Amino acid sequence: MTKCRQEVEHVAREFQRYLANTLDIQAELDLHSFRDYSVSLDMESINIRVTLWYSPKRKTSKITFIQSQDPAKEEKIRMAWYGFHHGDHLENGDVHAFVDGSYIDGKVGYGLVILRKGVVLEEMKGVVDSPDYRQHHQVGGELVAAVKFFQWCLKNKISRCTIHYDYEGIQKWGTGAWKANKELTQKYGEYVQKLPLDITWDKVKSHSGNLWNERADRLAKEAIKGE
RNA sequence: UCUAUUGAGGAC
DNA sequence: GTCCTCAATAGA
Repeated sequence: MTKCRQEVEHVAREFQRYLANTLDIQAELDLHSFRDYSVSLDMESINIRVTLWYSPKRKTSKITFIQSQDPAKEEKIRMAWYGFHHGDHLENGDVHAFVDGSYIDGKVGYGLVILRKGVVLEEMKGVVDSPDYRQHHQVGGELVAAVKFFQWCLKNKISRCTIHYDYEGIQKWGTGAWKANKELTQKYGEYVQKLPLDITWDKVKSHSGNLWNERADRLAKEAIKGE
C-alpha cells in the first residue's frame, strides 16, 4: 500500500467519523474506488456519493459530488466538509470575509464574500484599472479586496471582524510583520494599522477545497472575464 | 535559498 | 481531479 493511499484513507475515515458525529450520517468508503489520490464515499441514507481528493504535495484535500440530484443535501455535506477541516469558527458572531485577487492577461481583479453566521451578507467583485495597482499583478487585487472589506466594516459600524486570506502579505503588511518596500504596501500597512477595528486574521490555503475561498477566487476571475 | 500567491505550458 | 516545468508579484 502506498503512503499516499494511506493518507487518502486517513482523511476519508476522519471525515466519515465527523459525518457520523455531527450529522448522524453513515458514509461508507468504497474500497474499490481507490485511485492514486482519491476515494469515494457513499451516503446511502441520503443518496449522495462524493469523491475525496487528496493532494500529497500540498497536504490538502477536497471533495466533489457525483450523481447527486439534491442540491440541498449536497450543500449540507459541503458545509460539513467545511466544518470538518476548517473548524466552526465561522459560526461565532463575527463578520467574516474571504478575499482574493487574481491577475489574468494584464488585468487585475478582486473578489470578496462577506458572511455572518455562515450566511452571505454581500459579495463584491471588480477590476482594478489604476496602473499603480496593476504593476503589482495579483498582489494589487489581494490588497484591494482586503481594503474593500475593511471599508465595508466601517460603513456598517462593525468593530470586530475576521478576514480569511490566502496571500501572506494581507496580514504581514497589515500588522507590520513584513517590512513594506513598495509605496502600495506601505500605504496598505498604514491604513490597516490605523483602523478602529479588532481584526482576526485567518490564513487559508488557496485552491484547497475551501468553499468561500474558492467563491472569492471565482468572483475575482469573473470580474476580469466579464470585462 | 525558502514562503505565499497569480498565471502559462505540458503529462496522466 | 493528480503530477511536472516555466514566467511573474510580494516578502523572509
